[in-house]
Amino acid sequence: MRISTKGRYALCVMLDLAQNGTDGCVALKDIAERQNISKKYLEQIMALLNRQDVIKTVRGAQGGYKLARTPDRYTVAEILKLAEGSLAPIDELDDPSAPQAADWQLMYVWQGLYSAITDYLEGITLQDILDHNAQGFDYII
Amino acid sequence: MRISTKGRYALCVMLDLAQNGTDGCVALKDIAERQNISKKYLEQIMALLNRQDVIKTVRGAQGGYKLARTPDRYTVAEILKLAEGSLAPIDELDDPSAPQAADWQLMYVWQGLYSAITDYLEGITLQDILDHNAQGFDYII
DNA sequence: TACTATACCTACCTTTTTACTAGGCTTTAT
DNA sequence: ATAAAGCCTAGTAAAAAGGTAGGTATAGTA
Repeated sequence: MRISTKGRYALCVMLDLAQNGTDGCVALKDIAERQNISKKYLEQIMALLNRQDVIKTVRGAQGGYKLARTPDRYTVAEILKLAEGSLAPIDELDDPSAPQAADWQLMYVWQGLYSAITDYLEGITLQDILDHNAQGFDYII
Repeated sequence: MRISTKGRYALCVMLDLAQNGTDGCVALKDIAERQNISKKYLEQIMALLNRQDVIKTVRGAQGGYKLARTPDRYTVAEILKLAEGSLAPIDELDDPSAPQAADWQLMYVWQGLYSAITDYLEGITLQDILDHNAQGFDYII
């Protein structure tokens, strides 16, 4: 039940764009350095996000990325789903054509879990995260 | 964010024991056939469950497994956590000693997600699943 | 007592996924 | 013209997933 690093990085990048891209665009190099993530790996994640309409790019020197919408119009669910491919806890919820005997009696549990996850993640926008962090809560664990 | 087959099988086995182990014990061979799961693989999962106090075994001929408690005293969360090792969506929630820069600002999202997942799964017992299926709801998707 | 059915244990193995790295091509501001 | 950016495709090492194989230990039954 782990979120992959791809999903975590995607969300992290989007948040970085929300914070640092208010005027103009942000170079991937800077994001990679700020967040301590491999730039080359990030490139692939950007390509993923780019294929949908979530970010805009500016090519050439002084180019970079920026958000396609305001931060309040992205949910965490949308971004994670894009990066991860799916948020469903079991295959059958995405691909009903391949039922497994072992899951038969448990489908309602999996469906409920799926709802619990998506309901929560759809309830949080990038703006919510910005606001939350602005309030000075430190989540040092 | 997928539940592994190990987790799905573990829950499935526990449910099978709840249904078929009311009098005496249940042989793994029968469970494997009923649920269409490799018996050899199930052996390993039973060993996992056995190390905690969740099932009892009867060795020798006519032996098998039975639940250690009544079905209403198992939550889905407990079983899945045992099989999967953890239900946390990111490593840091289990191992706070290895913080990643990229997750810093997102910890509250991950903690909330973790809570959403465990709250849901702790709210469902094996008995709840039995009752639900007894009501004749078919979850054919 | 022998036989058989069961659980238990350890090792190995194949495939898939993850998380990158490498290197070149394209675009554009200066 | 040059340099700084993004774009694209391929390769790859390590880990995890999902098993298989084969033997040992235990106990009920004939």
